[in-house]
Amino acid sequence: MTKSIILEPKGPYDLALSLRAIAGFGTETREEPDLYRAAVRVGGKPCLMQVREASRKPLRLEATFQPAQPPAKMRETAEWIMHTDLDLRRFYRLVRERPVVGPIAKSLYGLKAMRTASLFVMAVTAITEQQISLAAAYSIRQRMIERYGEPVDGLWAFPSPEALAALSIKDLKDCGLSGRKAEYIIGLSQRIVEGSLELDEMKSMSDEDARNFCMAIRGLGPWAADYLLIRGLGRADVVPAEDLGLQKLIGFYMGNGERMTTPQVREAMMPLAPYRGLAAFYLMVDYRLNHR
DNA sequence: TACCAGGTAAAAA
DNA sequence: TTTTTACATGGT
Repeated sequence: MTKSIILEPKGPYDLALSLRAIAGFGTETREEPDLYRAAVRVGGKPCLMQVREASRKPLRLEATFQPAQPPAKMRETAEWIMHTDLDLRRFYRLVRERPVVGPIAKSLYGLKAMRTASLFVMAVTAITEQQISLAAAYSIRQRMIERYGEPVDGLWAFPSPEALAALSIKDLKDCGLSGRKAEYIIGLSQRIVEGSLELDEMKSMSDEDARNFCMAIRGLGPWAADYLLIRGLGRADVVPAEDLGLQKLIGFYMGNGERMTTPQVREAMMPLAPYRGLAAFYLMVDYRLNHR
């Protein structure tokens, strides 16, 4: 069985830039200058996915899976993660004449955000990141991953819903989570395992419906819903306006430098519809690369 | 040492 | 119905 497939992304896509932009973000991924490596699950089984540029003009990406998976599964997984269906040209046309975002979009030409392999990963990640600093959340999550995930060639496949559903509150508290968050994560995992919740249903929903779907899940509020929509689903128009980091970011680029309120963020991003979330991502990357 | 950090659900008023 | 509270670790 062949273990590689070729992807043909729509429009511009600078893989090296996109890797640089997210360097140091996650644990299930590792970034080298020209190679994206991620521990993903295909059909529940952990495997290593590696993506590199196969050709320019026309741009083609090669995705390799170890162990090899059915071609249709490899394609579906890689296209989802790499966001090949997103055509940046329409976004660039929209922001070309706009102050701040226009020049930044031009300087980051070809930048895309990778998605997480599964919405479950993103949902659990969002729960861990509630209220406490990203650094604290990272170390808590890392303990959880190394205890209950699976090693994949130097990376860690995120714990499966089955693995987390079987844990006790104490198991997760011992990783550093609050009792409340432990309940959220175990409850979410159990619903997925027993089949009463299918997060992938959101893939075919409107932004609004998907947001409501999220918020109906115990442990996911408005912030987590928006966070999951933009980062997990890759919805280009979604802005987590409740997000502390984003409030500071938008205040820096489009305000007086002070942190904005939630309504202020919403208002400031309004002209960038239907690419508000993508625009915010470009600002975040510009900040990470040029102002830190 | 405090205090804040990319929130949320449940209790109390 | 609206307001207040408890919560975990890491950085400064």
